[in-house]
Order: sequence, then structure tokens, then C-alpha cells
Amino acid sequence: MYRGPRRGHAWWQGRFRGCGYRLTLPRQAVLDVLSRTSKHLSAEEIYLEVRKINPGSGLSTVYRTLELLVQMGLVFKFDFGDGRARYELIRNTRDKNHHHHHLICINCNRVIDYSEFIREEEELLSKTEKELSNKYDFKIKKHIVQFYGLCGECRKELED
Amino acid sequence: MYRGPRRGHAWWQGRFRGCGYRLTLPRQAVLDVLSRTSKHLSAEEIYLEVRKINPGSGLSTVYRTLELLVQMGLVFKFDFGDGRARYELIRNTRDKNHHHHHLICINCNRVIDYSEFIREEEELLSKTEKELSNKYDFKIKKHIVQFYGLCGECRKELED
DNA sequence: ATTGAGATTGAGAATCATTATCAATAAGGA
DNA sequence: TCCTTATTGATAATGATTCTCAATCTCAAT
Ligand SMILES: [Mn+2]
Ligand SMILES: [Mn+2]
Ligand SMILES: [Zn+2]
Ligand SMILES: [Zn+2]
Repeated sequence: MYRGPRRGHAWWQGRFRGCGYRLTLPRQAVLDVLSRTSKHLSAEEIYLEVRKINPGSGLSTVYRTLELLVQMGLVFKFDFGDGRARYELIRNTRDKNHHHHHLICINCNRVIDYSEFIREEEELLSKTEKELSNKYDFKIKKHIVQFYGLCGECRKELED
Repeated sequence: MYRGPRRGHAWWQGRFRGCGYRLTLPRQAVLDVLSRTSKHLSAEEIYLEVRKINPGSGLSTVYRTLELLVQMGLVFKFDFGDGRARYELIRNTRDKNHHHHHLICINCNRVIDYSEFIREEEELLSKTEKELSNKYDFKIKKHIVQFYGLCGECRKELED
């Protein structure tokens, strides 16, 4: 999966330069953390990991960097309803599982990625989008589909 | 549409009594406000309207009442991504347009209800839910589908 | 190498929606 | 009426995120 930071850094370097931004150490640290995990970390969680790489980094900069990365289209920002934003690196399009949605456990906040059945889902959504755009004169830019429920472990734990 | 507060009050009275709760003036005020609008008000907005009916009501009680109503299944709580929760009375199931989803303008925060194309949407969702539940041992309780984009007015306003 | 304009940073303060606290009040059954 | 409990409003507290600002860093032009 993960093939070390070099390749990533070169890639990111280019993206940053291209936008006139600098790929600084605090920014690299955020990208490294995100690239090494498949979890959906909060800013605070990212900050804690970042400090292991670059102890000087501040929380503000982590927030600023995440905002920048989202704006650059490198990172997705999600709201899973637990009061804090969560972030996920957008991996290469070639990557299977690239495009996915989420199952969110309302008990333990676990998040499960899934990419099955997405094709039909997207198909219907884009059809719906088209019809709605038309009928309500509304230009749809993005959609959110999320399933909330109980994961296996929590179900076991909760059924007495 | 709206046939005065009497009918509603009687109905709510029953629901409250049944749960061992009291239908007090501050609570009635919240219900009245919600029943008179088709907008998706925030707690603060509801509070401002409530004070016109019952000037003594406090913001805390509005929050508490809304929480109670959501928990009783009388009100939906939504997060449209603008940093504040929004609330909507769940109207009678007989009511057309009862079950609907939302288009949210990312510029002016306008919210458009729609109930067209919901049938197919729900059909696919429930099929997906079944397959996902199965594959990931995940019991889905609810789903969120939201479209974000630009409403007609904002598009006009923004295209220079 | 030096310099200067502008980008970036970290620490801490500020914001702002929501919750928690708590003493006062209201409800309503015995 | 009396007593137990639910409910309330004012206020403080919380917690994630954003803002402020002086210090530091980059890097292209000298
Ligand atoms: Mn994911
Ligand atoms: Mn609605
Ligand atoms: Zn769980
Ligand atoms: Zn708009």
C-alpha cells in the first residue's frame, strides 16, 4: 500500500508549487499523517500525530493546513455528526476504493468505508440531480450520502 | 394548510401526557412556532419567535424542548453544514410532501424541500442498506441524503 | 551572500453554538 | 394544603474552530 513518503512528497511538492504555496515542514507533517492512515481523523487527532513528526507544529497551523488541503482538492472534510470535522486524504483515482461512502456507528463512532453498490447509487443520484436541477433551477455541486446505525461489535455489546 | 392551534394542542397534549411529560407554555410556544412555518429554523431563530408568543421563555428551555421533541419523534433535527442545527416539525404522514429531502444552497443557505424522485431514491437506498447490512454486519438505522449547490438567485447574483 | 516583500508560523485570545448548573417556581396527586 | 418531582430561566462552562499578531521563514532579485 504505502510506499514511503518520497513519492508523495514529490507529488505534493508539485501541487503546492503549482498553486504558489510552499510545502513546509508543518504542512508535510499533516500530509504524512493523513497518507499513513486509512482512518478518518479529527484535527486534534491529526495534531497529536503531527507532533510526533514535527513537535514544533501548532494546532492552528494544522487547522490552516487542513483548510488549504481541502481547498486544493487533496483532502475531503466530513461531518459525521459527532461535533468535530474529520479529514481523509483523497487517494489516487487509479486506486480501487477511491470513491466510497461511509457507514457511521452511532454508538462508537466507528466509520466503515464502502465502495460496493456505489455505481448504481451514483447513477441514480446523477439522474436525480439532473431532474432536480431542472425543476428547481438549482445547480447541484455535490451530494452527501451517509448511513448511520450500529456496527457489529456495538450490537453485540448492546443486546442484553 | 394550518387549521389553528387547537387541533395541534390536543394532539400534542396526548403525546406528552402519554410520555409523562407536561405540555407547558414554553413547550407549546416552541410547537406553535414550528407548526406555523415551513422553514428550517435554528434554535436561536425559534427562540426569537417563541418570545413573541411567550416573552418569558428562555433559550435553554428552547434547546431542551427541541431535544425532547426530537427524542419523542415529533421533530427532525438537521445539520445543513452552516454550524447550527435546524429543526422541522414532522407533519402528519397522510400529508403529501411528508417524506422529503433537501437541496441546500452553499451561498445563501436557502433550503428547498423536494419529494419528487424520492420513491426510486428510497428504493435504491433500502436495497443498498440491505446489502451493506449484510456484508458489513452493520444495522442501518437511518440515512442522510443531501444535495448542495447554488440556488437560482445566487447563480444569477454570482455570474458576472 | 544579502536583502526585502510577502508567506507562514505558533501562542494565545476570541467566537459561537450548545450544555451544564442551580436555585426558584410550577404542577398536580394525596 | 402539603409534598414530591418536573420544569424553568439566568448564567457559567464547554469545546471545536477561527482570529490576531508579532516572530520567523522563503526565495527571487540584487
Ligand atoms: Mn472514508
Ligand atoms: Mn424540510
Ligand atoms: Zn460501534
Ligand atoms: Zn442561494
